[in-house]
Amino acid sequence: MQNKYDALKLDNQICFPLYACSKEIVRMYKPFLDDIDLTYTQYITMMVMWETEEINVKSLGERLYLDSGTLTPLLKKLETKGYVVRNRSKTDERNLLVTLTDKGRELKKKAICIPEKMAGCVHLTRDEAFELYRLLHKVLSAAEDEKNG
Amino acid sequence: MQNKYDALKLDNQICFPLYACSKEIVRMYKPFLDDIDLTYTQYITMMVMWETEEINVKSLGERLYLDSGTLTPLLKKLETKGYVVRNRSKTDERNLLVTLTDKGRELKKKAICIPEKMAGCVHLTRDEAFELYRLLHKVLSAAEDEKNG
DNA sequence: TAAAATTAAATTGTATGCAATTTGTTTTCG
DNA sequence: CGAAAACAAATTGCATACAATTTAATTTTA
Repeated sequence: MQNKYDALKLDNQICFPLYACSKEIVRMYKPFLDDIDLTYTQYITMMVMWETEEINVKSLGERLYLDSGTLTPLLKKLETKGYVVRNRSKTDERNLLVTLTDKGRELKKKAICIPEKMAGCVHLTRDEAFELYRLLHKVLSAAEDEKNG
Repeated sequence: MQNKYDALKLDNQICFPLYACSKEIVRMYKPFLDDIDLTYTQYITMMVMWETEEINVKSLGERLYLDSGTLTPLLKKLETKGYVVRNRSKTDERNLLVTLTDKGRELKKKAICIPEKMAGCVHLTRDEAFELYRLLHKVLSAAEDEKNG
């Protein structure tokens, strides 16, 4: 680098393209998600629900990197839409169990076309997508380690 | 993939690790940014200001992928902190010029240590960081193209 | 076993982030 | 020229995000 301040240039950061890319990807999803009346955060939440059928808020938060401050209102909205129900666990009332409904399962059929449409928007080769995936997960692992000690 | 719904699994998406990674990186910046009393968004804004000294809101927004709805209150905060001043352009009053102050320039000296500290948190090799950078910019270019037609 | 510690959600407060609309200014063009 | 179109910010409304605190339930431990 030419001088000691070059490190502070936006173009020399790795954080910034990550931040920008994440937002742009979410923006590209929007028209597809509008079709099924979900926001991006609601969509990734439903993806977990489609996989697990039932999960408590804490586990859901660990999966999505979100806390109860974000999830509580979001899950109430998904409940209002009829895609999940929220009930306290019988065995441990501290836990709130989020359960997929039939209507929520139905939504999966409408959502099935979205990953394909999005893949068409991100112009990476198969190898590039895989390498990007690997690198992002490596950074995520480092972040996890740093978080846990 | 085993069945047609596998594409809807969170682990098979490229968008999700991107979204999670972005948030985790911002989280890792927080302690360093707390030291100089900036949020992440304020930090990337100041990075542009340190580079350009003066810029209007529209150009700043194009650089940061943010719109006036986000930038207007943020710039007012940075002005309150004394790091920038906001004035309408004499030649075209539609434009609001954001200008770095001496105090804003001083802040750069305190911020100089941050990129190094962050590099230590993201455990990628030089080559991996470069490849990640390249792939993110490729996705950003695709997003730009899609946006502009 | 009862107080202390831990845990899980919910709540509160602050800061984005963005779509859509409004306001004020400038440019275009009939 | 002067109305219409284009443009730049600001504003409004809604949806995250997350830190910090509170509330309620469970587990630990003295």
